Amino acid sequence: MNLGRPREFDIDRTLESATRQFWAVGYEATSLQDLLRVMRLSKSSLYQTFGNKQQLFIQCLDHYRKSMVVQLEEKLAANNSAKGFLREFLEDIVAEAQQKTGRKGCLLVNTANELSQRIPEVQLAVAEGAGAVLKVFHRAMELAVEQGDIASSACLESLVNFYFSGASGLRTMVKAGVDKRELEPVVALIMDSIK
Amino acid sequence: MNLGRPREFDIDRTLESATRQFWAVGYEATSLQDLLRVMRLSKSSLYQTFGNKQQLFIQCLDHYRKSMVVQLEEKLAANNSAKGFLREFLEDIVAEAQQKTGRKGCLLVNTANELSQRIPEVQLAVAEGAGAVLKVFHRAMELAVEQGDIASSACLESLVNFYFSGASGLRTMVKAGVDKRELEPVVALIMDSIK
DNA sequence: TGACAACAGAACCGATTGGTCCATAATTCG
DNA sequence: CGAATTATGGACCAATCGGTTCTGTTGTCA
Repeated sequence: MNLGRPREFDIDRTLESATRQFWAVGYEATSLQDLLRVMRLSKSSLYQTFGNKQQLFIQCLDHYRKSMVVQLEEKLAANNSAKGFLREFLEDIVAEAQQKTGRKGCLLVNTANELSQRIPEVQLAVAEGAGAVLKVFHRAMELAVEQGDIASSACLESLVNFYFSGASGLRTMVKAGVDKRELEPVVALIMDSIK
Repeated sequence: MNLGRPREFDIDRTLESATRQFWAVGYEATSLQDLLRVMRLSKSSLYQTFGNKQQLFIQCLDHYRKSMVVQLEEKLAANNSAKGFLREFLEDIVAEAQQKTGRKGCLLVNTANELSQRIPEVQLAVAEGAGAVLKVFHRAMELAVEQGDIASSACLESLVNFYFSGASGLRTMVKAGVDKRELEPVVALIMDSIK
């Protein structure tokens, strides 16, 4: 098996480059030439390996989801307070508001807003991504219950949706240019509502 | 004064048509030809009247902001409970989740996510729009304080940002395809946090 | 060595992109 | 009427869009 000339590039690395590009400017505003530049691939290699622009984008969404879940799980494991982990995630979002340039937000949130309504395959990938992230947050909340930071009587499903909604809202406000100082009390209000 | 041939079309009406188009598919995915079709204008008329695509888009954002503020103020005036008005606004957002197609969301939120980071003029218009809407919500909360539905000790600035963030978050979740039944408890949690 | 596979690169495609320009038609004012 | 001013539609523009196809070349394994 494994005949022929072996692939010279690392699929995951090129996928990551493409993801960064889509992440920064969105799907529509990213051209084929942009992708070829950042991925350092010839056009024929790109199409042979990834299909077309849309299929590549879906693969980027999947790649993003996986790496985000891994990253979240690491942070959750490293934090001895699950509720602290949840708070830190929101604070990281707000911290982006300080950057003058390149506030990319979250690729899944961006995509949900840009084109999940127009392309069914994209909507599916976004839904899967949101589901995977929600699952991590759900587990964090279960831990928080064990740690006594959330009442055991609370409906975690609703709470996790509420939290996710708050996080997404913060992302939009950061992108809209709202100042960090205005956002910090919002984080406090969200966290106060989780109990 | 008032020399020359009079304009044959209504600026506000064509602006509204363009707004609907941008609203439905976003800035990048809207082509000049799309605009000419829905506005029923010749290319020269469009460029003479509105400048170029980007300037037209800014004018659409302003138009959208104005009509949204008017609409919100009407609803607020028609409702004898300010807090009820705030709840209804969230419920309207969630109601969109039932539609199988054409969940357009809010043009300002969509734009904040799509390209407010890349085009400074757009960021400005988005910030103005958000500010105008926030002002209406702020007034609604002042009324709610008078009506005894919000504690007079509450910090309304933070509360209004929290509310706005929740609304934006709901919008992205609707776009991501989350079911209405999952979103209704989120509305309840947001409203319960406003007190 | 020969079969197989991935490679780069260029040529090519029709369609579309946002944008400019101009001749002409329509209207108002002196 | 005639001059000034504006609107309008269409011709035209270079550039780019996403995508296909072809020609070799390079490398791996049996």
